[in-house]
Amino acid sequence: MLSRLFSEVLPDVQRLAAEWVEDTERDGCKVKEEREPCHLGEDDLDEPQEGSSRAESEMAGDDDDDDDDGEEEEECGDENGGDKPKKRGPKKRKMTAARVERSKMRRMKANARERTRMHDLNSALDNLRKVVPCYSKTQKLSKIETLRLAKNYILALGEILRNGKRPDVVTYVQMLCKGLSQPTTNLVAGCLQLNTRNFLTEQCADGARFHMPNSPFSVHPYSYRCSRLSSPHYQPGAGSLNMRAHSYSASGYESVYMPGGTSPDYNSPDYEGQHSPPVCLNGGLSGKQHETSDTDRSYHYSMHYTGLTTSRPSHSLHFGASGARSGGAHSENIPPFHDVHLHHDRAPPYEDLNAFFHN
DNA sequence: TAGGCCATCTGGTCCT
DNA sequence: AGGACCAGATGGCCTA
Repeated sequence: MLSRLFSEVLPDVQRLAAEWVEDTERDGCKVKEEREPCHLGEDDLDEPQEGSSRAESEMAGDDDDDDDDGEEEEECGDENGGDKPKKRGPKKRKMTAARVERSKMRRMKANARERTRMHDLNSALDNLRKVVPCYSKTQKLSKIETLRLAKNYILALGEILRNGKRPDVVTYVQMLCKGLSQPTTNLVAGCLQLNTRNFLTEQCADGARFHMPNSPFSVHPYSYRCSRLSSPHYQPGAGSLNMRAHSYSASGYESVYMPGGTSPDYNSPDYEGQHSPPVCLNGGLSGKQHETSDTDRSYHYSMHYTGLTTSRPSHSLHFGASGARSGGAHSENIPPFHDVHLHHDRAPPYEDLNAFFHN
């Protein structure tokens, strides 16, 4: 079983990884090319930020110049008499105008390089955001949260491969959310269609770090607003993870990114979900990113449960008989996830994970 | 207003 | 010598 899993999954994983690396490198180069001409404007050169004032004053003591003027003077080291020991090290030289100019130029070049380096780093982080669960262009994870989530994601996938069986959703979310902030935990849990309250209850049962009494989650699972994860479209009352439509049926449910109420065209060239490896199932992270309107944005983390069979069988999730809920659409007023109770004997809603084991 | 996050500048250190 | 990398400092922006 395990060997079969590896033989079937690993090539795909390797291919995805190779593609991703390729994309990353290409994107990085592209970003570089686009940025190069403008990343150090004349204004930047002539008017360094206030932060550089400190350096300017320090630069007066710059002694690494191979100046040709040969001016070497002791810097007021001995003028205090004998009460201070002589300074060791290279003697400071007077800063001529030419030296100052050259020093400034060096510093500006270094600053430009550093800016470029940080921009590249940020581009790489953006690429990383696209491949971890819960990607959104409008509600970006912070850098540190992106790294933490990526680490947990890798560990979780490794665990899955090692065990050769899929974990229950609670375990999976716990793995993903280890060490994450509460807002990010909310986000990930929401992405995985997990009832956060349920999740946190289990965590507490496990002696985890969350405290249920008076926890904001127990009342408003998604009421916490993070400055970076929030947006003008965030609606605490309705939940940031707007459940635009809920319906359950014995046949299962599915997660559908549905701007305008339609399913995504996964075969469309515009579909950007290919950046994300499996397991990401919310529309925002694996579905097409529509950001042309407020309405569209509100769907980034929306879920759609329906008993209808999707045109993409691999994206449909099937409850066992024990997980069947009688049908009937829920109104939009229902708080998010309050009616979703995932238990260990139910199939976790990360359909791509299922795909691993349904081959 | 405090706190979180970020971009940028900067000097030091290491490497090629 | 010059570039890459790093960490500290600083100020801006945003949100609770």
